Amino acid sequence: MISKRLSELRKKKQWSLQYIADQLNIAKSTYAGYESGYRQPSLEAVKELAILFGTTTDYLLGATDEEQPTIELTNAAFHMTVDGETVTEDEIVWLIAFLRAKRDIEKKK
Amino acid sequence: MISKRLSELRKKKQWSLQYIADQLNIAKSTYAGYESGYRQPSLEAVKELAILFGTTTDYLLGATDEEQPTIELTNAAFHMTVDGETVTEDEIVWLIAFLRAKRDIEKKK
DNA sequence: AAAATTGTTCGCGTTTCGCGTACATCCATT
DNA sequence: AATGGATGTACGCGAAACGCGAACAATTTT
Repeated sequence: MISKRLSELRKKKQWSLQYIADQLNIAKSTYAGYESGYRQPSLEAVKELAILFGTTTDYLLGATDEEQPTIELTNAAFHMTVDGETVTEDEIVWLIAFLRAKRDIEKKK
Repeated sequence: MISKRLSELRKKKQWSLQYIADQLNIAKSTYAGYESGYRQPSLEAVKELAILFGTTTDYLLGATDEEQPTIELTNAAFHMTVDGETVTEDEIVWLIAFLRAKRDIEKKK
């Protein structure tokens, strides 16, 4: 299960095995083992991988099929950052306005 | 981390080591090892424990120590909607660009 | 075409797992 | 107080799985 998820996520991100191995400070072959199903990552590694991929351990382990719960931005009651800086409530309002406007333009094309 | 969480949860539920061991089909001493930190459960066991305790693997592993998960948008592998419509990956790129530009302007004021 | 990067597989040494066992502790019933 | 049963703790053993480096194939870059 986890091997499939890791493989999918990495391909989506177009990351190399080496890149991920470097991030976690493990050997390339070690991470490759995770994807092939030949090895199982430690609990600590699972945690780090979830963070690296921006997903949850529940998704990696197959406890859920959702990479992330679907969030309606207009109800945003969660914490989000861009470039490490918190996205403020004001900024969210701007983002929503911007997106609505952009979608409106696309529709008229 | 996980040992602490398991111990807390079990005590809160007032379950015995034996009971949990029976549920997972493992030896009492094996589960005891998880709580003492002497052993680490397999990924499969973590999944089952999360279900048994009615919690998430993220909680057991301490991936969600914080009340609300922080999500870095530029790393987004998660699902988001605005007005009920999925925010596409392309749109996220636009949103990030927009926000960066806006922040830049604010700084210069 | 050569060089570099990426992905796959395997053997080896080491770590750590799961189990059974032994023992201490706590409670309830007598 | 004494006894029996459930509970929690610790450890040794054999087996299983880990992480690494190395070797090689496949792909991409120069």
